[in-house]
This record gives sequence, C-alpha cells and structure tokens, in this order.
Amino acid sequence: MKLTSKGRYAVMALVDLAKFNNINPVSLRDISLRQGISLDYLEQIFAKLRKKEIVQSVRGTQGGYILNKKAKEIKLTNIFEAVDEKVKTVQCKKESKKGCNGKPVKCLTHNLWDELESHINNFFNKKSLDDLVKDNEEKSV
Amino acid sequence: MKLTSKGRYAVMALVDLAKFNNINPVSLRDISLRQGISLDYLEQIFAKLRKKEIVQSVRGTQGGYILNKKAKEIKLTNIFEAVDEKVKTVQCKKESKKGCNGKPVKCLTHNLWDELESHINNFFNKKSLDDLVKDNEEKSV
DNA sequence: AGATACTTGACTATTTTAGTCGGGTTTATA
DNA sequence: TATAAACCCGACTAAAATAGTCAAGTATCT
Repeated sequence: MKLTSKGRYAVMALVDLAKFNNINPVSLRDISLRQGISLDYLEQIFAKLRKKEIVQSVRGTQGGYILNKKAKEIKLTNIFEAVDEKVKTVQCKKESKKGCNGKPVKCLTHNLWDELESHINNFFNKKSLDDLVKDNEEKSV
Repeated sequence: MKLTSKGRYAVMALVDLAKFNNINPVSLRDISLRQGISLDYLEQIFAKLRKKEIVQSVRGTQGGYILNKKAKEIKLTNIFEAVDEKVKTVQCKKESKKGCNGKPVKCLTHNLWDELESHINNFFNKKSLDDLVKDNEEKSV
C-alpha cells in the first residue's frame, strides 16, 4: 500500500506554491528547482490541478500559478482527487451494491476495507494546505 | 493509493480459515473455492504466513492449515507484514535521518507522510482477526 | 499404491508508474 | 516587434510492480 509520487509531488508543489504565493505567480520552474521535481512532470500535475480549479494559471513571461482558493479551504482530499490519487481498498465494484466478484453476498472483508477507506479519507479531509504551511513555519522557527 | 490483492487475499483467506478452524485443518483448495482466489497464488501467500508463524501447516491427505495463534492475537499489521504489504508514504530513506532526496533538510511534507503512515498503521494495529470474524457473524445473524 | 495436500522456485503477461519528448500558444518587456 | 519566459497539450516509453501461472516435487492419510 503506497502513495504514488504524483500525489506526493502535487502536495509538495502546492505547499511550496502556498509559501511563495504573495503577489506574484510562482513559476513551475522555480518549484521544480526548489523541490527537485521534473518540470515536465510538474506541468502534467498542474494541468490537473487547474482543471479542478485548485490553482489558476498566468501565462506569459513572469507568469506562473497562483492558488485559486484560500489555503485553508484546500483539503488534501481535493488535491488527491485532482491528480487521480484515489484511495482504493476494494476491488469489488460499487455499482453492484450488494455482492462482490459476481457473488450474491458481500465478501467476508468488505466492511473492513470500507472502514479503512473512510479512516484514510478522514485524515485527508481534516488536513488543509494551510495546516501544512503552518506546520512548516513552526519547524523552521 | 491502493491495497494490493496480495494483502487483501491474505486477510480474506485468514478470516475464512478462522471461521472454519475448529478441529480440522482447512485446505487451501477449500479456501480457493469459497473465496475465489487462485490456488497457486494462495500457496504463495500461505508460504509467507507460515514463515511468520501466523499459520501452521499439516501435510498429507486431510491436511491444510490451522492458525498458529489465537485469532485475537493476530492483528492486521502482522498479516500485512507477513505478505510484504508495507504502508509506504515516503520515498526518502530512513537511514539519512535528517534530509530527504539528498538535501540537508527534510522535505516540506515529510512530517505529513509520517503522520499518515502512523494513522494507517494505527488502524491495522487495532483490528484483530477475531474482530473480523465477529463482525462477520453479526452480519449473518 | 494412490490421492490429497503442502512446498518450492522459476517464469511471464499485464498494468501502472514515472516520467520524457516535441511541438505548440501567450504575454511581458527590452 | 522580437525574444524569451512561461504555460499548454498529447503522444510516447522504460522500468517496476502486480498478479498470477506452471512444473516438479515431498509428505501423509487411507
């Protein structure tokens, strides 16, 4: 069970962005250099973040990205959703309501995985980008 | 972020085993049929569970596997560990104590991932095989 | 002896991940 | 108005992980 780097990078990049998000947009190039993430990969990630209206882009020289909402209002859940980092514990399709794997009954452990999923999502729902930035400032004080 | 089927199968199989674990050993063939998991794959999984002394094997006809501990004492953590289903949120190596990715400082989100890891592991530590079997019995009553 | 079941190790197809690459378009500024 | 910095977009791909399969055993009950 692991977090993919797409999700990890997205969060890292957004924390970076939030820290430097004063008046001027922040360029991906800067984030790339500071965080050590490939520029091309960052572009893919930000395309998704933009589609989900988490960031806004500013084109042209001196352009870059800015947050589209307050850092407090951006939860980890939103970020992960945007980059398709879903929490997936069960294989069984949701549609079939009852029953897993073609069987008429839920598999023995179905409830467990549902519970686990909620447990994790719960964590992601509580944490906002703002929390992360603050944690970070404290650390460096 | 997803659970692999090795981990999922291991837990499913053990719940099945725990349910039928009265006097006689339970054969993988039965588990395979009941849970719809490939026999060959189950064998791989049980080899690992045996090495970690979670189950005991009984060879020969009428053989199979039995739990090596009380269901109450087998936590999900133990099961996942046995089948190499680790919870991995960070890339950064543990050895280097301070610093991630060769840099002298921890990455912006290091604490976050550590926290997430604990959060998940906490869940796994609380749940025992016995809990799962009981949940299941309640459901079918 | 034969059937059932565990044991072991090698092999492999498929999928996912983590990018790269090559071409754009937009816009500030010199 | 030329140029460079930045975003924008889609296709491609190497490597790793996953989810198995397959083959050839060994042990033990009946």
